[in-house]
Amino acid sequence: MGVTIKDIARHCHVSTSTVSKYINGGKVREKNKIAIDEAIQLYNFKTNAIARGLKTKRSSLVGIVVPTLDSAFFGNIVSGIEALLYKNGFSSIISTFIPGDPVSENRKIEFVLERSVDALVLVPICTKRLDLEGITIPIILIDRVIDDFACDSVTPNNIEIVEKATSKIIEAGHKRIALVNGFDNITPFRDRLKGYYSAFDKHNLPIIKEYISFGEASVSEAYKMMNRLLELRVPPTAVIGANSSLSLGVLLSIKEHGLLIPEDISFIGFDCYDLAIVYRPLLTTIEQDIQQICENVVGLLLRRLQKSDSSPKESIVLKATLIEGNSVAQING
Amino acid sequence: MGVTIKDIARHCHVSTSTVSKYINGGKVREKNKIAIDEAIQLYNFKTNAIARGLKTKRSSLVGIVVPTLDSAFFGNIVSGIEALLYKNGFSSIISTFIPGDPVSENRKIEFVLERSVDALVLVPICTKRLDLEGITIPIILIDRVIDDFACDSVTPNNIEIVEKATSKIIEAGHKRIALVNGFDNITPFRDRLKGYYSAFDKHNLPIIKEYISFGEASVSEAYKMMNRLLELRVPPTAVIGANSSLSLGVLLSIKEHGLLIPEDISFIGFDCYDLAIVYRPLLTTIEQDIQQICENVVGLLLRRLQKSDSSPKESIVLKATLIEGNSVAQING
DNA sequence: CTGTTAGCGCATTCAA
DNA sequence: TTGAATGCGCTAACAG
Repeated sequence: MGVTIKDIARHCHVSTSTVSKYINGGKVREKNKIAIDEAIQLYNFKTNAIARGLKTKRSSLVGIVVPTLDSAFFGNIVSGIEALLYKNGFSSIISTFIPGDPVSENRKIEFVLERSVDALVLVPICTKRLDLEGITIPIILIDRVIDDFACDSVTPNNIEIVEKATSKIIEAGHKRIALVNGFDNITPFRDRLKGYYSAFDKHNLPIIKEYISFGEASVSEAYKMMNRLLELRVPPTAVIGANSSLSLGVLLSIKEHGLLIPEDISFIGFDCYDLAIVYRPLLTTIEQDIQQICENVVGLLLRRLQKSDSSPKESIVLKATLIEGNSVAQING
Repeated sequence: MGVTIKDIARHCHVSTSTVSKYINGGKVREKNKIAIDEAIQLYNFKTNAIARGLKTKRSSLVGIVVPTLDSAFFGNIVSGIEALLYKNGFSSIISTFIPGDPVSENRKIEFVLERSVDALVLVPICTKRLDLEGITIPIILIDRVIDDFACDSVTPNNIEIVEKATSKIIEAGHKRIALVNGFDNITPFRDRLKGYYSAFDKHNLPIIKEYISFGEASVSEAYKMMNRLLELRVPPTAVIGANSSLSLGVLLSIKEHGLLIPEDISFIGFDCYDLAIVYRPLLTTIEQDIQQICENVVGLLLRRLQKSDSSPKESIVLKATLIEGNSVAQING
């Protein structure tokens, strides 16, 4: 704390600009180079990122705004992105918000922006086009996009993968398949619904709307949704949880009702790998490759940060995987 | 981007210091107040936290350095702390490191420090006293302390709660109780081991060292440790996982061996609530109150940040809870 | 209550 | 290559 380039300049009998230049990789006379290195060690000098930022207008800070980190999914995303950014000299400012509260979400984005971050990584929930319109730094959206707003994004192939999962259940003989979904004004849930529809279409099976449930993507809401589904006069024989929290809530409800998977009800989850592998039986789930997501996000980010890059916005779609467990049973009729 | 107090000062025909004062809550003539507010709206002015930090020597940034966020436990901690800090005007810089790699851990701490953070929240793994000695900003340790280093900390009552859990298993008739533990040079694992010992002592039961396993606190290592334990000539009849990752690894191994809980083996976990409540059967686990941890950490932090506070270091010990499930069976002999 | 002045630590002209 | 001078945007003294 407190030792500046001025101190080390004085110590070496050179000017601050020489020190500054050297620190930033400039060429300096060999003698000075040695002296400066020595002084830096001696005083334990660290460049003051704040002062540097003020001057250069670049903070080497990236804002990461996500819903609460209570699911391992976002936790892994954040730590993956942070690790990659670190390798490139960036620090990560993190900010979580209350899912479903647009005010909290916007405030958190503003708050991060005030820190002069160089870029913003965002998992939007309520964020609208208008909220982001005026922002001049690069923005990368993860997991979901915003309607009518051209923005870089990294998302999974929701439609395709959910169609595949649904088809798997249909082909096991199920007709009453529940989907415990988030609100379909959020793009991934809308797309997952589309995938579900599409599977029914392809198999010429009628959609039973009663089995499609929309709600906030939280454990507790999913729990309630699934309770309602199980208490229908003719309950479903299979269920898909549309993300990790929803999957967890569904499992809770199934458990509460004393039902067995897959004997009483078949199940496919989403982004719940940790749980899937220790559950009895092994759960069939849709999983995203988090490392791949992070690499794409940071790669895109770094490209955007090169001033020269003004190429059109990219929508990177990553393939999710259907991991086979034993939670889907064959049934007749 | 780019509008400064100078712009709004000019617009209002006042000096920048008047604007600055108003922004920081100072008293200003009513007329000016209105004009400034208006101009701020008009130009969409945001105070530049970087410039402010350069001047005030306070960045309103708190560094949070934790191992990877892949367990929901740390994720929840981080998001809890972030939320509380936000309410107090602080941003959170997060940094994760590779557990078990002292170099990575130290580098990450350095990296965060270079950002001129006002305080540091740390979950140390390899960090030694020497690494932290020269740091002048407040440091709060979570989950574990560092030998011979007086530092503020918030930890659970490890000895007591593990003694309670172990006693519960002993009183159910078990004698061969495994402990899948982290390395005992890390204080929580050392203390959890003490609690385990203590329970055996109190019940006048001999410790069987064979059943105590030490390793890195990761899922995969725990999996291997438990595999070895289960392949002993006389395997344990019960097992305690000493943290969330270890618990998960233990469960995986049990599953791989086709054993049933609690029929074949009894189990008590640690910090794995999400899993515990959906597992069949309900798992008995030791749980920390994360909200309480966060409140204590941030409370202590804010006190330390008040320049006047130079009171002695505090070691806050929070009570963990033993949550009763159905994973511990009564046995004879 | 307000404006003038000065400077935080650093990076960047430009002249030497 | 080097150094003197300048200013990033803001806050803190001080004098008015």
